Amino acid sequence: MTCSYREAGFCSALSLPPSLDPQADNNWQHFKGADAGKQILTKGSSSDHVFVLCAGWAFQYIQLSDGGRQILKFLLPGDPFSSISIFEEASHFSVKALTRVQISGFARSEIRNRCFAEPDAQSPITQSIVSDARDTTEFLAVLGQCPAEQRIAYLLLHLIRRIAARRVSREQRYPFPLRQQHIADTVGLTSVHVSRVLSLFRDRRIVALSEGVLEVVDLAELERIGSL
Amino acid sequence: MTCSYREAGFCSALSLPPSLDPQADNNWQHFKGADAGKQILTKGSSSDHVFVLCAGWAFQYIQLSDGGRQILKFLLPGDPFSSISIFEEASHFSVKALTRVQISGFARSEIRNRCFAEPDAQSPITQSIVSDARDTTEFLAVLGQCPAEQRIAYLLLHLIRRIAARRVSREQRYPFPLRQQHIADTVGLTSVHVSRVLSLFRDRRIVALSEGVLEVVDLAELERIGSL
DNA sequence: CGGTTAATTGATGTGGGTCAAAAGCAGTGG
DNA sequence: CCACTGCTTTTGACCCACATCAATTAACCG
Repeated sequence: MTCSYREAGFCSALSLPPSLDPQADNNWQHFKGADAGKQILTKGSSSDHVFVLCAGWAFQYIQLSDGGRQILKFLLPGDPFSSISIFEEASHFSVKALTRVQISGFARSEIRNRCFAEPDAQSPITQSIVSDARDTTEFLAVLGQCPAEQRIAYLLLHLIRRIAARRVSREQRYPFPLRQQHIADTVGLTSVHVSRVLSLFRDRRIVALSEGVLEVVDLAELERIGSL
Repeated sequence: MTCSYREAGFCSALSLPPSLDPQADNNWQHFKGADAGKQILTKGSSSDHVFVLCAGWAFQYIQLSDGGRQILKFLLPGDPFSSISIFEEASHFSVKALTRVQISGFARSEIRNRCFAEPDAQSPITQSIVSDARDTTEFLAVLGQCPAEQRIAYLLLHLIRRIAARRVSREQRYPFPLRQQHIADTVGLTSVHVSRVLSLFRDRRIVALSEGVLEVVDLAELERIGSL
């Protein structure tokens, strides 16, 4: 079993073993797999463990009472479910698997000890908290102020950069397991309208999205559309 | 000079003197005032100080290149400009005064020492970071998924609760220095539409907003409209 | 008193939602 | 190999929540 991304992630930053072997379970570290579409974490549930995605894609979301849902963030291999989960027992969002995933869990107390052995402002956890906050507030501005094309372009750029940070892309082609419904629930549109905008992008030779692959044809134009 | 709110805020939580006396300036702590409408902090600017609002109202925002702006959060007396500013030198948003304000600044190094003398997960800063993250993600869901009435009701409820936590309200009347344009820039609508919705709320005897005072007539109904 | 800024109101326009049908595209199993 | 099923995407027709534009009123203020 391999975990092609783990070098770049949260585990290596903390010198934690990636724990991809189910036999490696012990009292402060354990391991789990889950199929695509399965809910992995439920909003409000408490755990004394902090989770890290080791393989596959997942997403944080909030379920609304009227049936809608807001996707908050997509998790890539190496990402902790949430950087602030180090501080809070109860999660303030749910998590669902987008593809088949592998998850590691670490006892929160253990992680906290490793993090705060020497309180360094430049620690990977601190960095992660800061960049999460930046991303979230910036995305707030996108949802509050930008029209459909810009929202979608922004999301694509954001994901492209995160994927590219982990894996070298060949010819601007990126693995992209999202359905249009996921894009819609992220940027606050309907899947019907997402389909229309993506068709436009394809016609205008900006990006082409199909079969789980995102192909960027005109990056400059995408950036022109998707920047704040 | 009085600072009626300060007992509830960030300073007292850290046992910091509120520094309301301009003469009290020294090398790790200083003090400033600013008039309503004045920009207090600029996105991207760096400082080795952490700022706390001592009196008055202010707001965090992001300025868009197309002229729009997204208001991220309203700051009430006792609020730090941002809880994560403890970790980052450069601010990722701007801050503007809504009323005449009083601001204290503390050397970041000093604050950090006091915070992490004993790394306690229940420290006020930790709490503040966690609740900020919760608020922001919840508001993301509101912007992404909710129609105008719900957005505005949600914002009003959110502010009411925060005001009430600091000051006892008389007959459901709250100080409320926002212009309709501020509401609009927060919830992603135009001020014209905000005016229409507020008129509806007034007609339906839910809330009445005028002359800097927010009067809640039917809290139950407001909560029915403004909850997720 | 004119000048400025904020709120209101009306008329009209439009971006994106809703509804529904069709088409593509796996699997799956006969 | 082909029908059958379920899921996703596409497309078209129509609708509506909210934006835009513009005029009016109100409040404030030097």
